[in-house]
Amino acid sequence: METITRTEEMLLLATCRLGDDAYGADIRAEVETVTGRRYSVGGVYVPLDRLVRKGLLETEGGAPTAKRRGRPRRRYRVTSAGFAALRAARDLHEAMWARLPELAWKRLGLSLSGLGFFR
Amino acid sequence: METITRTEEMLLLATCRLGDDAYGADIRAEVETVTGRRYSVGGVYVPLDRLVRKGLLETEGGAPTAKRRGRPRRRYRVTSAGFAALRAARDLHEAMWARLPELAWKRLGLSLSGLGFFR
DNA sequence: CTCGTTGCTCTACATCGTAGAGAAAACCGA
DNA sequence: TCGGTTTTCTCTACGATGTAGAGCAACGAG
Repeated sequence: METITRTEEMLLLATCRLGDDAYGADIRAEVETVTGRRYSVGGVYVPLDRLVRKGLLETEGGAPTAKRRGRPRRRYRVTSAGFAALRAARDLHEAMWARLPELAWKRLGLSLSGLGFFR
Repeated sequence: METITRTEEMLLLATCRLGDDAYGADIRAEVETVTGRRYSVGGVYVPLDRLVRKGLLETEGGAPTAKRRGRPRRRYRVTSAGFAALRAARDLHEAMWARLPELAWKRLGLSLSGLGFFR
């Protein structure tokens, strides 16, 4: 399986977290909260669409349920392939960091227990 | 600070881990080991050069010390800015994953202790 | 029916990832 | 000395991803 990028990982996680309320605008707000950075509209929807095309997300058109103004929202959901990709990204992350010698952890201002020994 | 990409993170970590033996060829071998994937020559040196230009790595030309065949090696070393970037990437990773609801962890086949609570 | 509101689609461009051809620099052997 | 061999790096090209915002579509309020 091909590794997802950091942006893709973040969007998948945001979608995952929002559950049934994973609309584009909310996903955007979520990644802005997590990162503390501003995201343009395109900076969210373009990668989201790519994730859909790759089969890591699925989406359904605007639901007519809510009584609210504005254009109907588009809902996103993580597919099982998406979960697998997330799992793979996490495993890679841990594999990378686990190889670091103790000395380097001090340079990073982190203690060894950040390694994930307790999983 | 701008977030580094996953490739950059991996190269910084590999350089970090190799310490005084962080030559391009060895870095390439290291990332191939960690990821289990093949990396072309350019797939390593191009990002490495970009990291140098950004000031996250520093490099020194081939040392004339070793008695061995072949072109002299180029040594790389993580700068303090590089360590800071690594730290930031790690913090972002943890922030992203910490927001995940418990239900999602089951879908991922991971237990909650993977969160890094014990840091 | 028109207006404000909300959220999305679309396009363009910058940056990053990926690939391998081929040159540079060293030692070896004759 | 001098080509052959080995090792590592430089360079270029192109595809994939990130980033930005203009502008439109769909809705409810009045």
